Amino acid sequence: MLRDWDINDNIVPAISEAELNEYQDWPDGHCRFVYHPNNEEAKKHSSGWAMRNTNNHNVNILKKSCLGVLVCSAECTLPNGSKINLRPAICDKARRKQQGKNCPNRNCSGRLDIQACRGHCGYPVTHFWRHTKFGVFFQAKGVHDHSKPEPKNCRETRRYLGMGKRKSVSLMLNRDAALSKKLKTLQNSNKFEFNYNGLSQNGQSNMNSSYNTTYQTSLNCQDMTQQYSPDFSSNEFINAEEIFQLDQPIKQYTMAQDFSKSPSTVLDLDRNYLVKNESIIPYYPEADDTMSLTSGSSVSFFEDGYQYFDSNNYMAANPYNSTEYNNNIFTGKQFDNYETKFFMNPSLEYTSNVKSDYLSTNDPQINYFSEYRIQNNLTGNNYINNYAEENVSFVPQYECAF
DNA sequence: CGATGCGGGAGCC
DNA sequence: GGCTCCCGCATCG
Ligand SMILES: [Zn+2]
Ligand SMILES: [Zn+2]
Repeated sequence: MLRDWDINDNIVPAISEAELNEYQDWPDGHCRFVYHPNNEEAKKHSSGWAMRNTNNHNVNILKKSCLGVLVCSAECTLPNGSKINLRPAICDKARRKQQGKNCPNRNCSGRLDIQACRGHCGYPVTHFWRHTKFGVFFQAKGVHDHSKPEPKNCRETRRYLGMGKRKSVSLMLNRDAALSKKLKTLQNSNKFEFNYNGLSQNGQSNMNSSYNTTYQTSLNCQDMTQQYSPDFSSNEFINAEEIFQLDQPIKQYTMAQDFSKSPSTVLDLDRNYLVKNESIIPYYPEADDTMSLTSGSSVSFFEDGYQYFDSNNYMAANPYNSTEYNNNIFTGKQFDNYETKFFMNPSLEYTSNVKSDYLSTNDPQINYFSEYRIQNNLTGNNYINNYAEENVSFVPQYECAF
């Protein structure tokens, strides 16, 4: 039996080990718990609900308020009968970027919209956290009046890799003739530079500051195959040029403008390959773009019915979609699991889980691996701050055979 | 890049 | 004073 206490008491009671509660992912309603002082979730003050820090001017008690859930403005229903309920970003800027995006349901033309939480007398539900040597005290006030957002997941790897924004280089070949020319140069020389002077823009943002920015981007490609695949022994080696080939098989893929499906993993059934594109190109702001300079649009191949599912990237990025694909609602295929380790960067290792419908007990084998170094320099003044910006991305691209 | 925590400050009752 | 919300800053992964 829990002793009586309130988070605002001058002294909260001592709690014995036996009185500690199991960590609760989705506390709802007015409730209190005391978690073990070593519980990782409790120490991080995390919750299934999207809670953001709010200033209560009390250093001893951390207060958080609910951000609600991202829903579709058209209130569409997915093929599996569920509704769109994405997780609002905690960061204000990132959340503003989410709003108005296309609904991730490819059959829907709606936009993403924040459904605010008014579960506590018209205000968002609040969580309070307080640490003592006996435990982590938690108290919630209010009943959420909205559905649960997607749970947070391990985006750390993707963020670290700078994969939050990307376009597939292969896809770019389809839609941007100018860039594809540049990339064709790449396959011959393995190194080149190009300027985006043609994309420099003058404009007036609605932040009432003029900007004039030029972009200069360099792109270097280094074949890392030997380095990353010491057991390289495939008899079906596909070289880099084939990935950039314009006429086939890339042409069969269509583009989905969908930020939530950014990593692209494509099965080419004809060639029996899994082609995984993790390429990023820098983002060039439009004249009417009032968002961050470094925000980016993303595209995906997930439109052709031959999708593969990569849990390390795709599911982690969007559990809702991964469930959709995992249940084979669109593909009707039975997936097997493979687990393969890739070195994405000399300083970083992560495991990529691949599901395929091939009945193979072998791990996918790396046929080709290259790493792109994309350097983007902005000079002049942009419309947010007057500063020059330089950023560098390392982008892996690899291909597997089963 | 975004998640998270901190704290000053404005506005409201 | 108490509370909410907004904003910028710093840290971390
Ligand atoms: Zn929709
Ligand atoms: Zn809520």
